[in-house]
Amino acid sequence: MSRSLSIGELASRTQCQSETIRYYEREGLLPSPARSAGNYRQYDSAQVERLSFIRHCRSLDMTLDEIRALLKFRDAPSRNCAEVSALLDEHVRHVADRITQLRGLQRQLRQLRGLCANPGNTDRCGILKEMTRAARREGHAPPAVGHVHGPHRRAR
Amino acid sequence: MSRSLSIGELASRTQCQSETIRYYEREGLLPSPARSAGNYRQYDSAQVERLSFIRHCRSLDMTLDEIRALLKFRDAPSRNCAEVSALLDEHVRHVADRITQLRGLQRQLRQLRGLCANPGNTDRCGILKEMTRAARREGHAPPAVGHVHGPHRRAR
DNA sequence: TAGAACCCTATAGCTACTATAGAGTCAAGT
DNA sequence: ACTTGACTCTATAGTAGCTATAGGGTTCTA
Repeated sequence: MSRSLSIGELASRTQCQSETIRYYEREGLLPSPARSAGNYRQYDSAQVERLSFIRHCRSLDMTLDEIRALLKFRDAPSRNCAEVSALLDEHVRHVADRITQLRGLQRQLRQLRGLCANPGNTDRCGILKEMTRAARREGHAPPAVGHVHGPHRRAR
Repeated sequence: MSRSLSIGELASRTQCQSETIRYYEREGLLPSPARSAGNYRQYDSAQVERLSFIRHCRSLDMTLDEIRALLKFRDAPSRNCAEVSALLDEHVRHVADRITQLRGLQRQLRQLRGLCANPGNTDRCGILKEMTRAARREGHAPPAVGHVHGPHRRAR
């Protein structure tokens, strides 16, 4: 019999914060664990594995909804796994779309950057000028179409 | 003298919603405009241009903070524009990082997908098996490092 | 028995919006 | 003059996936 783990121990074993674990519990990705006499959460090795699985999926940039779906398949081993493949296929497609989009962006940005080789006053700045001109030209598309995030995220 | 625009007219000219315009105003990207007798916002052509500029920046996936910075340069034409170039350089770097990251992801995902050619029961699913194994192996890195978003976004 | 280190819940914050509720305003038609 | 509909106003809550805080309780060690 292996001793049960506190939330902090589970956290350090899975490289994620206690807060995140409690969040996953609220979100239904992890079951509510047993509690100690002092109301502390007690985890076992099954939960270590489940959380590791979740974190691995997150490291593959899956959404919690996608992960929820995968967990359902894991929890019902007799179901047909074609849907697992389908889910993965779609995720691959999302990622591919995003790459395409970012490459286009990159091209535009580098072009824009090329307009300022010798920095002077902002009133003669080629970059600002061109952005203003481009803005006037366009009926600019919305920032990012569909199911795809921008390139910014704060550090953790 | 050109007639002033209502928020709805500004919205349709710039391809963005009235709500978004009010949001930009709250965020200090757009100045509080004049008001009519009935307390309606009244915009002029300078605001059309300013908002177009903002939307163009957003279509280049800049954050509102980055845009705020650019607007400050636009508003102070005598300042040196080296910082504009620097800002753009950093943005280009963010995008490049994100592309690299997504390519790695794509490789992993396709590999995983290859494990299920003939779908059967989930208890023999090569994908789920491998994800479980991989999760056990790793001290999985956090979902996305630094300043970078995942590939998912809901449609507008 | 004190203090440090952990745990608990509840709540607010982050980005860049979007969507609602509930009220007021305006122009056109009758 | 009055109604109808389209517009506008403010304020508030919701989205994803956490992170951070406040204000308490618990457990371990000295």
